[in-house]
Amino acid sequence: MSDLDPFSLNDDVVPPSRLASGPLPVAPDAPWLKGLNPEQLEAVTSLDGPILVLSGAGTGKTKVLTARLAQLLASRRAQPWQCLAVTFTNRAAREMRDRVAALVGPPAQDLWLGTFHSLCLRILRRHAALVGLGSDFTVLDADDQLRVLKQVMEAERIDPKATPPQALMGVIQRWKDRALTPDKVAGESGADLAGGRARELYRLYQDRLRGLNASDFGDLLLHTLTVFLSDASVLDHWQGQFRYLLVDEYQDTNVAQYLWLRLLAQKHRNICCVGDDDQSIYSWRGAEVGNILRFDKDFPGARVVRLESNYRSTPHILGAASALIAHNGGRLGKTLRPGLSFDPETVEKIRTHAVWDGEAEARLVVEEIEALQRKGERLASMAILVRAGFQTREFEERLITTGLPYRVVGGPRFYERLEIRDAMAYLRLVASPADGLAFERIVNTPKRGLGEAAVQSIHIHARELDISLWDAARVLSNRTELKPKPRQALAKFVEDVGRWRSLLDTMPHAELAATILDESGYVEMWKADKQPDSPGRVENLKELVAALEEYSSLAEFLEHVALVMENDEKAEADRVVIMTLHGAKGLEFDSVFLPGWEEEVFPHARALAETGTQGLEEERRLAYVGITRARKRVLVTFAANRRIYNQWKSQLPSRFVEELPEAHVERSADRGLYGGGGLQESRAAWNDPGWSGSRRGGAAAVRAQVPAWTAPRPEAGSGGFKAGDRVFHDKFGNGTVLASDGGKLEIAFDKAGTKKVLDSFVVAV
DNA sequence: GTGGCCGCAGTTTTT
DNA sequence: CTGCGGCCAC
Repeated sequence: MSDLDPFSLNDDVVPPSRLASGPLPVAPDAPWLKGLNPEQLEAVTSLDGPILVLSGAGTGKTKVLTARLAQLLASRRAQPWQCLAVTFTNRAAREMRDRVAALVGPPAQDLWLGTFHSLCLRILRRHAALVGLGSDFTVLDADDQLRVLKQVMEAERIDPKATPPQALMGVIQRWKDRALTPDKVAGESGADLAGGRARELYRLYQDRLRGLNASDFGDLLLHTLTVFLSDASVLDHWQGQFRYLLVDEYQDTNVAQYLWLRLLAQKHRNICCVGDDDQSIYSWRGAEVGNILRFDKDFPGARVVRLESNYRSTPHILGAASALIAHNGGRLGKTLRPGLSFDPETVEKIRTHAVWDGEAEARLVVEEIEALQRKGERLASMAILVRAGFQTREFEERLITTGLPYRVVGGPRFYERLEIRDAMAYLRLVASPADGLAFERIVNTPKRGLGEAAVQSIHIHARELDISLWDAARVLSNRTELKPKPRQALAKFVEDVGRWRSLLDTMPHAELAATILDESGYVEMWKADKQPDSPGRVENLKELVAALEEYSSLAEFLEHVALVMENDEKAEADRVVIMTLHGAKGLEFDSVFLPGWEEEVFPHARALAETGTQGLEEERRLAYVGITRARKRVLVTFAANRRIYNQWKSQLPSRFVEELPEAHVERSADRGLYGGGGLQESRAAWNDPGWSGSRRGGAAAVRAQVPAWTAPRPEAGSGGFKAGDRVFHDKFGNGTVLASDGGKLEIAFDKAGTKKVLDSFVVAV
């Protein structure tokens, strides 16, 4: 290989003198530079110094990221292992590595490329002692975290009703997101929990984790930061190693991640952050849009590149999305420009459509899907994007009755399922006897007569002798403290686990796992269970055993699973996709259906109630994300009535519907809704059997003559109803007002009983 | 120790 | 209305 071959990086280390003499030029016709627009090219080739790439939806972000890494490696500015590339999900990391490998080959394998958490884990393993952990510490998932916290709370006699463990856990996690160790927590929000003992409990929780030689996800970052800040030589080492940093989805970073990046970038100052403030939708889990907004303050003189050419969507989709997001304040400001050309004859405006209720909405959407399918569109090119998980139900039902295949993305992940977590606990206990959490989880699962009393005394012995629960169990099984029955059960359990452990080195690990699940009676337990989902669980356990075959050892498997808890979705058949708007970020579809655009559903009532304008703007960004997923067409729907927790509620259209600009939108409504307004129309609608009947015949959905929004919209609070007034409601008929609270009325309906409804949906009789 | 009943809450999610 | 968690009674 020639000395100039950029792909020989693996074989020869470039001597420092070489690096000092300047990077090698990269041929301008390198394959990854082909077809880039000027802004993309700038983002790819401006390798030195800080740079912020503001990359709007559909502007080729992934292409730029991978090309930049390829460019970096080819320029020989740094060895692969001197380049750090950070993503948020394992999926994104894998995709990036695959794409870089396709461009430059084997060197891609040596990049420090991964999620914040996986990279931190890798670093922290080397310095674990500095934070009081063994290098073999385990990473707890959410379930274990909560269990540990509950134990701490119980020991401290905190009333779990007054202070729900979940709430405290959330507060602790937000503290960790902000890099607050227990000693740094002061008057932070949430500190008043548990009678003001939240901080103390946080400290105890941390102590307990250390005692278990474990860390939670937040600790991976927090501990790494602590290491960096407490040992200058360690920090110096990593700062020196990482000459080039690349960060994806920068708008989603939290304070801890931000500090981590800033520390690591300090020496070489070659940091490239890619993100889009308009797609920041994770502030509720600690992400700080502020990180992206202040980039140029942290790195003075930073280059800023805007990617605004959109290669995904039609001009109407871009126009609608842009106008919507323009309602937000404090943006860095980007304008998406169509980068593709479209035939003005066939390009569709985005559509909004009002329906009577959720059922009609599902019917409409599924009819549209069928119509598209008849036109030759693939089901997999269509997505129904909902605000919250419960909204999927009505669409699933309709799709099932219609016989269209679909896939709901984002159910419980494989490794989070109960049966998988139990099975994992067995494996963990066999692999590492000291794993107390695993022990507790399965010591009496399946039931073997070891209840709380038995477990309690194991705990006590463990604490007194300062040994693990497992060792305590072994001791107790030979003594007389326990009653005969539990003692026998425990002896059997101890013997079983001991036997499995003895097989660790001889039996293939997948086979061993199968043996454990069989001999423990765990599989049998589910087989005997007559819940409808039990057979599925047995299937999952088989899958787990199969998954084990992919790894060279049990230990390797367990290590891997802690961080990479993913859905391994099966082969993609041609199915309609249903998922949440959050889940859809980063994906794209030809046709996107956006149902439930109603006040209180979307924007979600809680988002507004909890964080006001901020919450509203995040909801609006979510709407923006939803619209910009579409390549060709968007249908926004909203219902006048919706059953929520089995209570019928009158719904107002989402304010986002109105924020869509006329120029790019075509509005329609089922007959009588919003179209004509007024009492007569409403009554006619109520009596019209067409409501619940099929609207088949395609456009039999009678389009309102007037754009819906030119009709006077009933204004909340304008009714001026008072107790005793007689009113009429579309759905519930006549009734008497019992009470009035702002725009909300409590009404005793003659036939439908007492309901709370918005006054805009009743009229005086 | 286990099974049943009552009471309450009920977005978004990755690691 | 449903599901989960906690408490109480066998």
